[in-house]
Amino acid sequence: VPELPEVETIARGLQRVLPGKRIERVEILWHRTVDARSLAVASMAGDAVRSVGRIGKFVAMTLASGRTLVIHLRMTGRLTVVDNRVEPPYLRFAMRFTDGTKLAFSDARKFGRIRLLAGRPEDQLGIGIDPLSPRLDDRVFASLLARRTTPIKVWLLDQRKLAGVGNIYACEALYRARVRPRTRAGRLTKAARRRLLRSLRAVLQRAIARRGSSVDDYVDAEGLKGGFQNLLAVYGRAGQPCRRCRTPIKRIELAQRGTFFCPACQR
DNA sequence: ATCAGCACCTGTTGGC
DNA sequence: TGCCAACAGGTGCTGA
Repeated sequence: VPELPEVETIARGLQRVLPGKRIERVEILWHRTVDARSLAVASMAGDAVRSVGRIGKFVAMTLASGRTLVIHLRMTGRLTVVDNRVEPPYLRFAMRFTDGTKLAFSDARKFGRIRLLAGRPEDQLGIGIDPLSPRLDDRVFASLLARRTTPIKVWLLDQRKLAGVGNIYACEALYRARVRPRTRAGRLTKAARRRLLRSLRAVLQRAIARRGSSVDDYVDAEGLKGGFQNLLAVYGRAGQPCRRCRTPIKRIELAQRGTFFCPACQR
């Protein structure tokens, strides 16, 4: 159930153990887990892992051949490195290595997708700029928001605009910036827009430092829970007092997603 | 452009 | 205790 900080944590964990491993073969346990647009994943046999990183909410594994395997965990996807003989629950896809280990993709709800790409994945995934990218300055942020009439909370979740923000961190960033989730994206004042960009980065960076949020059962590539769930100010706290002013946190629905905010602090 | 509604799936939780 | 509906951190599609 990962957003940017959780995917970053998983990718870093995999980067520590996977580079150099040679792929023996892959196993598909749930057919639809492999995206219909993917190159044949069986062709990865004999290839090797060069590096692992993150693109938006995708884990991106670059292979020695130059191809990239991108993995989206959606709601319940998990990536772990285990002994070949281990079969984790809800296993949908596995990549066996010649050293006796395998990368296991488990996914209870079967929403997750993997896709093997040739060429630059950034050009093929259809996603926007990374919120942590230095290229995203206030000027660029302003131009992306200009004239948009969508509520800012909904806008933040649109991966074609920003890549990586999900429901938790959208709520948290808006709280920190003291901006109402329903505010039209193009109508933020200059000051509010500045605060939002800074808040977004601060929240994401702090969450990465804590290895993500385990609201329910998220674990990283090493099976460890994150620690940021204890620092959430509004997400999942409906009815509980605002940490700043004690006003009860409100829950509304925007674009069919639970949205949490403090009606007093966020104007 | 944008939104609601639904589809994809299964597990957990809260109310009765 | 048991059943059922509501809900879940995501995204993509359709039709309005």
